[in-house]
Amino acid sequence: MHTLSEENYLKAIYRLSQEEGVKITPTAIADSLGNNPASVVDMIRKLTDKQLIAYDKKSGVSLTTQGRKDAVLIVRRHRLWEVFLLEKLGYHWDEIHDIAEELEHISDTTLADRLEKFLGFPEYDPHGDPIPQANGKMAKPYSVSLADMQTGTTCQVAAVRDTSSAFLQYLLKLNIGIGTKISLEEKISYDNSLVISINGNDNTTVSQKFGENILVE
Amino acid sequence: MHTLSEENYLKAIYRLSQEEGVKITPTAIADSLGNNPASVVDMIRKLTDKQLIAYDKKSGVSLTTQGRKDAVLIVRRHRLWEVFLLEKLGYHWDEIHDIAEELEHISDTTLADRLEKFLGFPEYDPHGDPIPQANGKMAKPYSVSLADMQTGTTCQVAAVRDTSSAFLQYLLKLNIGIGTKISLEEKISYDNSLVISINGNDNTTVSQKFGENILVE
DNA sequence: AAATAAAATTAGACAAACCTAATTTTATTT
DNA sequence: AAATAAAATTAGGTTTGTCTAATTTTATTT
Ligand SMILES: [Mn+2]
Ligand SMILES: [Mn+2]
Ligand SMILES: [Mn+2]
Ligand SMILES: [Mn+2]
Repeated sequence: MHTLSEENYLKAIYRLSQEEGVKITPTAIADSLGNNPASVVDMIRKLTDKQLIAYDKKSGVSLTTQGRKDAVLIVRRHRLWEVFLLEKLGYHWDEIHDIAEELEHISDTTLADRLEKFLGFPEYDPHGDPIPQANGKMAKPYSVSLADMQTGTTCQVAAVRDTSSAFLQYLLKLNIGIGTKISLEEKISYDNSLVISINGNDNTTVSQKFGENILVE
Repeated sequence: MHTLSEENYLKAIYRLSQEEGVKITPTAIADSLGNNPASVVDMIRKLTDKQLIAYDKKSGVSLTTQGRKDAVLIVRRHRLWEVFLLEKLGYHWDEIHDIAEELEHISDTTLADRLEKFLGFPEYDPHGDPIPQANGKMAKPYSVSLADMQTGTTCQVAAVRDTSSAFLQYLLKLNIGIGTKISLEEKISYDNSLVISINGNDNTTVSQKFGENILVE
């Protein structure tokens, strides 16, 4: 169907399209993939020819109906494989992303559907991201971050925005995972650091960046 | 570690090296991969530089210790994934080879070991080929074919030599799978066709080629 | 041993996906 | 509005892995 690179571009463009009010420019795509903008311009041409994206200098890059469909399927495969790796093979949540990054490109037509059934039709992946269904629909992604909460309230971790190993390993160390209860005790007004209590234990202080990368419900 | 192409060449060379008394020439490799001999000569140079193979005009291509090790790991992954696809995802045995052909290249260090454990340390893949263990050792491959049997004897299907969909689907139609009991009723001396009884049912006639591609015990 | 056929190799080309460096276009300051 | 900065694009290259066509080497016939 598509090459590995085409698929990675489609996925990157899809991800950027999920961020509200962001114009998808060659530089944005280049940053997101770690490529040179000149290379991105080449691929924009190729994907435009294949009618998977449209490029308008004013509004930037957008996915066509077909392009979005293909991108969502790749995301679906990625997240299903992540569930498999964590639940069936016993990996930790900081180890699965890179492997799923390869597995997502296996292109057999019924594989995702069979895997989904085998896994019991999970709605969310191990990072709390919703898994697109075969029809393209998916649960609403979580959007309220720990940093958005009011002091004195308690919430549950629903998802992580940053899926880098560095962040996920830090969370493992702090004993924070999906479902963990966090109480926001205090916001330090100087730098917006957050004083939190994890599962009712002693207080810990975390940075604003940290708080923005944890999504809660 | 290696590129997709390098891995496919290593695997092809390994497979040829399993066939007794066959000199591994550029044309043999080209035939086995569906490539042009000129391309093979390029890759022989590359793999020789990487010290994965040795090429001697007299004796042909051979794997170095490292090359064999790498090839066996790819075969290990291929066969483990085939077991997964059949046993966990419900594919039939004629559908799994091509998917495993892609999955075998996923290169995470612990993936094969975890998969093996998850599958309960299977010794043979769904086609009856032995699965190399983590230490490189594996059960002896089956080698006696149905065509080698004496008239009047009964045996059990242990493996198939040909894993093409055409052959496997024919076997599905005849209700022959691993473990099926076959009695050899008669050998037609004219063309070596075989008259067999499958699981004690009415006689069926199959070709010599057919009989040579079924391994029994 | 010549002649012929087959296999191996070299030479040169091409597509994919990247790059750097130079240039052009667009946006932001002053 | 100029000047400056940033972004986008073009031009030209590189690597990988493939190909075809031509040539050389090796093997098989006669
Ligand atoms: Mn990917
Ligand atoms: Mn994820
Ligand atoms: Mn392969
Ligand atoms: Mn097999």
